[in-house]
Amino acid sequence: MESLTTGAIANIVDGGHPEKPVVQILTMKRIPNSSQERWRLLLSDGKWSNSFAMLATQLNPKVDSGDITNNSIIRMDRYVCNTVQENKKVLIILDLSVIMTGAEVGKKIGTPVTYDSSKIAAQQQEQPQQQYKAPASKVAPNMSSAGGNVARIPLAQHNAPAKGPCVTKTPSGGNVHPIESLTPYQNRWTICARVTNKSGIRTWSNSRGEGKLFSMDLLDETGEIRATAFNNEVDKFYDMIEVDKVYFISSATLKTANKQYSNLNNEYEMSFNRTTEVTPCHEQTAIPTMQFNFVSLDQLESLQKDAILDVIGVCKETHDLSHVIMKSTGKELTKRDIQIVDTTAREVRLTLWGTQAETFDGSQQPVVAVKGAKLSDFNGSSLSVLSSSCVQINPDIQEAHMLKGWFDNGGNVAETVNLSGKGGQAGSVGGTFKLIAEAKQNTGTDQPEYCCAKGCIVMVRKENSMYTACPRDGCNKKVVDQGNGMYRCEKCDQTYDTFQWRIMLQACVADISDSQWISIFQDQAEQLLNTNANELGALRETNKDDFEKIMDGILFKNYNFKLRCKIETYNGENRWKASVMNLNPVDPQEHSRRLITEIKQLTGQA
DNA sequence: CCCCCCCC
Repeated sequence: MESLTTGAIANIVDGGHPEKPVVQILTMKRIPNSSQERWRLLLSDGKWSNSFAMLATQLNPKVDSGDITNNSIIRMDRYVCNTVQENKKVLIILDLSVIMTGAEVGKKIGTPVTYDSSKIAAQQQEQPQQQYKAPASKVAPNMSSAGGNVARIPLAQHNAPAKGPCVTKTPSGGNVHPIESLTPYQNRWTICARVTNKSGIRTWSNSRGEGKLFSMDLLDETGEIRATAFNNEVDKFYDMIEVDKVYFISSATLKTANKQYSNLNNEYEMSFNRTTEVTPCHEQTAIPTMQFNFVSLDQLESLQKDAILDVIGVCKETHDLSHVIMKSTGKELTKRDIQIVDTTAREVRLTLWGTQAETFDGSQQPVVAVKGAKLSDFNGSSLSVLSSSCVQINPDIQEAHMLKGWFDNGGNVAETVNLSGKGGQAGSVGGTFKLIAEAKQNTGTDQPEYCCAKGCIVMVRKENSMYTACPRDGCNKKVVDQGNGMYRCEKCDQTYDTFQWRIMLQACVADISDSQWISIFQDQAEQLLNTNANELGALRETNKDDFEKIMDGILFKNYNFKLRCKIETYNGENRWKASVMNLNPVDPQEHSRRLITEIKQLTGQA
C-alpha cells in the first residue's frame, strides 16, 4: 500500500509547506450555490484529516472524468494555503497526480482525526503572515534578504508547470501571492504583477447609473487576471499605472469573470475598491511580458461567434486602408484588412482599426499575434481587433519563429483554405447547434444567421437540380441555349461555344423536431453526391437511371450541416430559407460528446 | 458598477 505523508495535513495547517505531500481524499463535496463548479475535499494524511481543501477549478475535469474519487491517493504537486477571515485556512490544490485510484485503495487508510481547529486558531496568532510559500526548489535561498536579492526564474521556464513568484516579499515584508491562487474566498493578499495592457478611460451611462472606468491586464509567472478601476479609483490610479511596469497590488474585490468579455486565463477578475493599494515594484523581476493562449486557425470554425481569443499567423496579404461610417454614431473609422495564415493551412481575415491600421506595415509579411481578438461570422469566419486587444508584430516568442520558419520554407506557397471566403470551406462545421424547429424560430432581421443542425436527407428534388451555366470562372450565371451550339451569358454579355454544369439541389432535411427544404449548391452538392457537376450533367443527358441512382444515394443518411438561414420576402410573404455552407457525415463520438455536454448544461452540471 | 468595439 502506498504510504501517505504522515503529518502533512497538520504541517500545512500550521503554516508549513511540505513539498508534494501524498494524501488521501476521504470525501469530495461540491460547494453549493457557487456559480462555478467547485469541489471541497476532506483530506487525510493517515493521522490527521481536514476539510479545508478545495480543488482549483482547472482540475474539475479530473472529478468529472472519475480520475479522482473518494479514497483516491493523490500527490499535491502544487498547492497554496491561505488564511481567510480570522482563524480559517483554505488550501487550494493547483496541480495533483493520482498515485492510486479510489477503486484500487478501496478504503480509508488509518484512523485519521480532524486536526484541531482551536490549534488552528492558536497557530494563526503565532503566524499571521503565513500565507504562501513558494516551493523551495523554485526560489533562491536568500530571496527575502535586503539588498534586492531577487529570485530569478529563467525566461525559458515560463511555461514550466511548477512556478512560484519571482518577487516573494511585499514592501512591508509580507508574502507575495501568486495570481493563480486568488479567489473570492479570501481577501488578504498582495500580488506582484506586470501590467500587460491598459485601456483608456471610458464613461458609461445606463439605467443603473453612470460613471467612468478603465481596465488593465495583470500578469505574473503563475497566471493573469483582468482588473478594473471605477470612478474615484480611476482618478487615483489611472496616471500611475503604466503598461509593462510591475506593481504590488493588494486588497481588491474578486468576482467571477464573464468569459464573454475576456480571454484571460482566469475564472475571476478584479475590481479596485477604496481599500485597494497599488505600489510600483522597482525590483528587477522575471515576470514575463505577455501570455498568449493561441487558438490555431483550423479551430476557428468550431468556435462560437463573438468569442474572444488569441491568434497568431503570418500576414500573407495586406489590403489598403479604407474608411467606414459607424452606423450608430455616424463617426468615420479607418480600417485595414489583412489575411493571416498558419500551419493548419487556413487563412482568415483580420481587421485592424485606427492608428493600428494606419501604421501597419505588411510589406515584409510579418508574424502578427493578437491577444483578445473577436471572432465574427462575416463571410464565414473573420477576426477583428478590439480596443482591449493587444497586437504584437513579430513578437520574440517561439510560436512566431516557428511560423515564420514554416512560411519562409514553403508555407508562403502552400495551398490554404480561406475561412473568410463565403461560408467557410473547411471541414469542421462551426456555429451553434440547433434543432431544425429551433433554427426556424429565428425570424430575426434581414441579416443571415448561421447555425448547425444534424439532420437526415429524406427527399431530394431531381428535376431542375442542374443547370447550364456560363463557362467563365466565377460567373455561374445560367446561359441561354442559342440552339446553334452557342450559349449566351447575359451577365457577361458574351456568347460561348461551351457551358458548364452546375448543381442546385433542393433537399428535404429532417430531424426529430421538424423538416425543411434546404438548398445545397455546387461545391457542397458535389461533396454530398461524390461526383463532379460536369460528369453528373453529362450522365443526366445520357443515362437517366444512373443519374437518379446517384441522387437517391444521398437519402436517409445523417449529416451535420452548417446552415445560412435567412428570412426572404416572396410575394409579400415571409419565408424562412436555408442553404448549406458546409456539411460532414455525423461522427457518432463527436455527436455523443456534444449531447453529453448539452445534458450537463440542462441539468446544471456544467 | 463595464461588457461599446464599429464596415462590408
